[in-house]
Amino acid sequence: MKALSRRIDLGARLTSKHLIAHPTEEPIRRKRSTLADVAKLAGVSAVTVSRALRHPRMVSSALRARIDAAVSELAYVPDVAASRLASARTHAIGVIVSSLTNGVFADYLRALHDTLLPAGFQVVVFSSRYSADEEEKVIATLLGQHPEAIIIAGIDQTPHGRRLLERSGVPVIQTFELTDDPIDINVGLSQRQAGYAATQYLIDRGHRRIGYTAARLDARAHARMEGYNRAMADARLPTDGLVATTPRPSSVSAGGELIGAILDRRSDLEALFCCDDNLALGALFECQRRDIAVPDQISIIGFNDLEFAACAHPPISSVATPRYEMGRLAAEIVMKIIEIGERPADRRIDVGFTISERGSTMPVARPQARRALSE
Amino acid sequence: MKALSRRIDLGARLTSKHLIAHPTEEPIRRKRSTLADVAKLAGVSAVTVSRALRHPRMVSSALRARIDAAVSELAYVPDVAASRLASARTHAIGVIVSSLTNGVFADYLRALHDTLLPAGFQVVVFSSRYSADEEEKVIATLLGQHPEAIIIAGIDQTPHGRRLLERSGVPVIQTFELTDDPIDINVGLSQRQAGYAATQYLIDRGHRRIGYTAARLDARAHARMEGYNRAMADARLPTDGLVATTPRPSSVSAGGELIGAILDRRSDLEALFCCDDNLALGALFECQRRDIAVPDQISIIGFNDLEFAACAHPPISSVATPRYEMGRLAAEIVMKIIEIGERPADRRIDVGFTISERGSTMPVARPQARRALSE
DNA sequence: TTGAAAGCGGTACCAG
DNA sequence: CTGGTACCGCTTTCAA
Repeated sequence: MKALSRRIDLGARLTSKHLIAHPTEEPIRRKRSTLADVAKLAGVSAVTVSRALRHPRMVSSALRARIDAAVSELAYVPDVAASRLASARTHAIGVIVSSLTNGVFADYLRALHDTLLPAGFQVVVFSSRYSADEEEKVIATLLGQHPEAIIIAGIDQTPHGRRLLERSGVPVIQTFELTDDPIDINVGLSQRQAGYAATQYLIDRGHRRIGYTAARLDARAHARMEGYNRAMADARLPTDGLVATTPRPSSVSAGGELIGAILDRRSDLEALFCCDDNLALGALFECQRRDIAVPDQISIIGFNDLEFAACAHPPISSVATPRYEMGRLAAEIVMKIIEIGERPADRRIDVGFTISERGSTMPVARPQARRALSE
Repeated sequence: MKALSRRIDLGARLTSKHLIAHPTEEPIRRKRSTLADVAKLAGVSAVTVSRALRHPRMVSSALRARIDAAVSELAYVPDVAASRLASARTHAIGVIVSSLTNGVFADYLRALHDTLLPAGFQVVVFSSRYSADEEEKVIATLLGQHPEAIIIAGIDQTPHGRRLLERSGVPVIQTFELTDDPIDINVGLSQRQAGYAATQYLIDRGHRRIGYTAARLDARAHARMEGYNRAMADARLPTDGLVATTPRPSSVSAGGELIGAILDRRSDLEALFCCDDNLALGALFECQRRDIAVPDQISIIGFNDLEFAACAHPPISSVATPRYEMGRLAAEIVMKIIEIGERPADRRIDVGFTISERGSTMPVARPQARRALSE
């Protein structure tokens, strides 16, 4: 994997001198202006300023102009803490994801922002960084901010985390996975079924020696692997030496290493199901490096159908999950509950998945009969 | 770009019935427990509970045990709003980035979390979603939360946004780019110089017909393009028909389309500088699709040196920016200022950049003499 | 070691 | 339409 790579240093380099201490002359820290300051400057009472800001139409335009000028003059920004305390409303929707930077959450977060921001809600995003421990802390932190609802990725919170959420008194939407026992409302898909379907798809294409690679075995990756194991068992196919996993986070390079590990044991590998598209891309590159033709010698299918899958060469087949839809749906449910008090008919909503079939599993040479896909 | 792709529907599909309204039976909304509730249950005063939570050693272990039990029993979570109001400390560091999901911010955000969380700070991340307007709003939202410092990506805030930051009274670190006129402290690198260096590097390798592609021309992309234009002009090389940009967000598919657009005009393209690695990857795939050998026919260099660049086939050369370092440095500066009142000697810190030279610009066949690289 | 009282900066509820 | 007055939940004095 360590490709020939030379580094050329350019520009200024970081040196320790940058951190030479230098006592602050004066902790000037001009106190932030408050409602009272604005009121004084505008020559009105604090209440009036508050109203001018929240319900502008309840204040005469003359005063409103003076107040706006004062606000601008002082660069006044209302203190949410005080506001929250006085009004009991925060307009904040808490969002917890496993990672801020995994491409899987990109569309989902975009959907949440797209849907909630225009409605006047604030989206407060936290990352559990794939750690149950950190998730628990983050839940507590988030609750301390009194969000009006919580949208959390995954169904496997710690018992304590779950209790905090249950007792929070606000709507909680668990997403991405499906569970029989949701905290409150559940919008997701069966990762296990999806893993099963991907494997079955490869089996249906006539493959027998099908491998599986996964990185950082979080609950969802585990579920997909269960699906793989189940599909292989149902088809009475052995999996010896065909599975490679790593506790490291998923990455393109890991994808190359994992398929490499399998190939070193099983040079007769026919097809590979990768737990996510980064691994699939890495696997594709590794095959190119080893001069193994994809899909003619090895078929590859990924998971999530990230943007790059469709434009790789060959394009990579993948299990597509409706992440934007899922986010939008979660956001809409939340808003309905908060604003109208209406809850969805079902506490558990299956958003399903599809398989995007592309060149990495479709040899041009030998088109094959297809069967219906189902578990 | 539209590769052959067939979709296979599986699993439950989303239908409108999921959103059938269903009035809430009882807005139970059990009121959240407060410090007073805990105090009552533990049979002590509120102050004591507060102390037991903040400074456990100031409270007898007997009471502490009773209080902990009550806290747990009630699933009590302190209200940060009240806490902030009473204590004037939030332990929150505000972070604004252009996008939560662009890989460029991954290492940077990780560094911020890695450095700030262990020190007891809370990292509050907002995204401006590449919009000056939204950035301005987000700055106001963030200030309302009274962060103890602000770390913001980019140097091109709106005048009003800038004023808000200046008046906030807290340390502000602008990152990623370098400016002569920082709001407070600036930790970054010259994107223009980096763009110049990447272009110069290609020129030094003997290329003349060098193209440039960029998506979503934010300020940083612009700066890189300036660098490209300048380097080409300095070398007296024409750029007609060699530049392709799109206002769409960057993506792998855009990378393919952009190089395609250039190739359609200039089939004699020799080398390509891509504004980021996604574009570079897309360009590489497009070349493979068109049976153009990289680097023998076309050299490609990307920007940022994201993880996948090194493991592509061939590995993609890229301008490496020290994003983790930059994040760590910004976080350390912030903590020093907040906790010791020490400010860095320089208000402007250049973290530099390097060029990771790899296979996509190094034909095995014709190694070349190299010159020192500099603007 | 524990408790009582006084706000922090807004907003809701009344009165004027 | 405008202003006075509680009070949100917690922490920081200061006393006991």
